[in-house]
Formats: sequence, C-alpha cells, structure tokens
Amino acid sequence: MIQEYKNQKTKAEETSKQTRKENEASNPECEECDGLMRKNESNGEWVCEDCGLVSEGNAIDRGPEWRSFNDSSGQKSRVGAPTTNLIHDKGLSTNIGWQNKDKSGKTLSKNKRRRMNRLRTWNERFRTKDSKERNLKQALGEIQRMSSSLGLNKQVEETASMIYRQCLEKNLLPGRSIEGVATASLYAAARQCNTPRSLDEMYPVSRISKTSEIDRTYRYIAKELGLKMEPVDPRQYLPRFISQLEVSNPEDVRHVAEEMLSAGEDANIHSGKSPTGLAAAAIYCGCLLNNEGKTQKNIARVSDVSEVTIRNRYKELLDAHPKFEME
DNA sequence: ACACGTAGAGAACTGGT
DNA sequence: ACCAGCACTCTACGTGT
Repeated sequence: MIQEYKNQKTKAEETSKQTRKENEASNPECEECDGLMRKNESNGEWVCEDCGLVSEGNAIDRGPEWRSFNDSSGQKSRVGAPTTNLIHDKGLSTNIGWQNKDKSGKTLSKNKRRRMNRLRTWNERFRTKDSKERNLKQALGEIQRMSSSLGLNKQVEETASMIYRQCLEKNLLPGRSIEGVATASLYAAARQCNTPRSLDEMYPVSRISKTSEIDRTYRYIAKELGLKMEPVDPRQYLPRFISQLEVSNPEDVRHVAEEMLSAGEDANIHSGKSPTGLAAAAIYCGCLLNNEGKTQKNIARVSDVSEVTIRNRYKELLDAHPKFEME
C-alpha cells in the first residue's frame, strides 16, 4: 500500500517535471535580445535569461494556485486551471456537481433534487448560450488539433484563438465555414508568431476541400480585422544571428549592419524583400568590414537564408549606402 | 574553398475579368 | 470567384579566383 503510494508520487513528480519542460519550450522570447524568458514563480514576472529584461506584459501569474487552505491536513490543494483563450469560456464557467448531496455529504431531499436539476439545465443553457459559443467551442478544438499536428506551440494557439474570437465579434463567420476561418486564423497566428507554415502545409491537416478557401478566407479576415502582416523589422534578427555566428566583435558587426539597413531603408530597397534576407546581408557586410572572415555559407546557415539571396541583397545594400557607392 | 552568376521551380500576393 | 502575372526566394548548377 505504501509502496503503491510512493510509486504514484514519483510518477506525479515525473509528469510535473515533464510539463515544466514543455512549458519552458513555449516560453516567450525577449523583445530586446531574443533570449529565452523565464518566469519567476514567486511574483509571476518574466525575466530574460540573457539581458535581464523584465517583461510587464504578462505580470499576472496565471499558474494554478498550489497552497493549503486546510491547515489541519497540510495538504496542498489546487484551486483551478489557469485561464486560457483555448477554452471557449476561458475555463471560467461554473459547474454544478452531479451528486445530489449537500456539503456534508447528505443526500438532498426530493424537492431540492428537482431544484438542482433545473439549475443544471439552465446552467448548461447559459454556458453555451448561443450559437456563437458552440461555434467557438468547435473552432478552438480544430485550432488545437491542427496546431499540434503542425508542431506549433501554445503561443500560436493562443494567438489563433484571439483572432478567431475577433472574427466572431465582428460577425465575419456568416457565409464562411468554421473550419475555414479556424484554419485561416491559425495560419495568420503562425505568421505573427514568427513560426510560419505555408498554405500547402495547412491544407492537409485542415478539413477543407479546396486549397483556395484557406487563402481566400485568410485574406478576408486579415483585411477585415486589419491584421498587421507587415514584414518584421530586419533589425530584430541582428542580435540572434550575430550571436549564433560567434564573431569576435559582435558590437561592431551589429553597428555596421544597422547602418547598412538604415541606408537600405532610405533607398527604399527593403520593400518586398524578406527581412531575414536583408538582415543576413547586412551582417555579411558587417563581417566583411570588420574582417571577421565569415563566409556567405556561415551566415546562410544561421539565418536560414540561401547564399544566393545574401549575395543579391548585400550588393543592393552596398549600392544603397553612400559610403560604398560604386564608382 | 570561396564568391559570383544563371536557370528553372515554387510560394505568396495583386489585379483584372 | 477564378486565373494570370508579378516579384521574390529557393535549389542546383557552372565558372572564375
């Protein structure tokens, strides 16, 4: 008996370790240096491991509450799951127990039982009170299913859920399928979270019969919600790429790269180009001018951009910069 | 080994009908 | 709603230093 209890305990410890690991994998990235943010469990703040930046955006600790309410037993009790956008009512709804017993465990009288039944019925009606709620419930399930088979993280799921909620609020659903809007939301969310998946990747995991429907729906909701799909600032990638490159003077390289990017912006050669490509090219310039001896191949590997693109972009950047203008 | 250039294919978007 | 064209990036080569 005791042995069994111990086994259970170690099993529970193992699973909690595992979930902690999984949680860490979905930790947000630092806005300043792209390092991994870690949560300080005592106050719920997110702190960057690399630069020490403290994020205020998520200052509320939504973790479950593990504390003792009953001093005599000393057992810790869990108050509830963290709120999440992934459950249609954010997990905040009331549930009425099915046992017809009062708090001391006594069976309820016939009259009270009938009353509880009525309460349950109405509670259920309010919980999924209209078509929107039921709709949302189904869509969020779809989003989670697709997200997991595409290997997207929780952050993307949450973002997709937010987008879907906005579609509902703005009444964009009528005339469109739940599947379509859910898939489009996930597609948009994956892009916003910098882990994009192509439309062709989305198609097989969705329950959509036509490829073009995802494309069309995505365009529609992006337009209606004013989703900002503007390309990210190439500067955002500099610190991460440079640190992965392991150059001797990261600051100098970064300085030159930023200068090149600014000159490129002034010359308006950045529009339509991939931000990672521009960042990689700017870093290549920085390495050349600082004699870091990094090849295009080195940079292509850390930036996930082809050598060809680096070549094309870096020549444009040089042309755009007044200092290096071709004679 | 590296830099550079080119061709052909493919993905995402735009605009015309 | 559909299709064609676009500007871009990719892979896979070949060439020159």
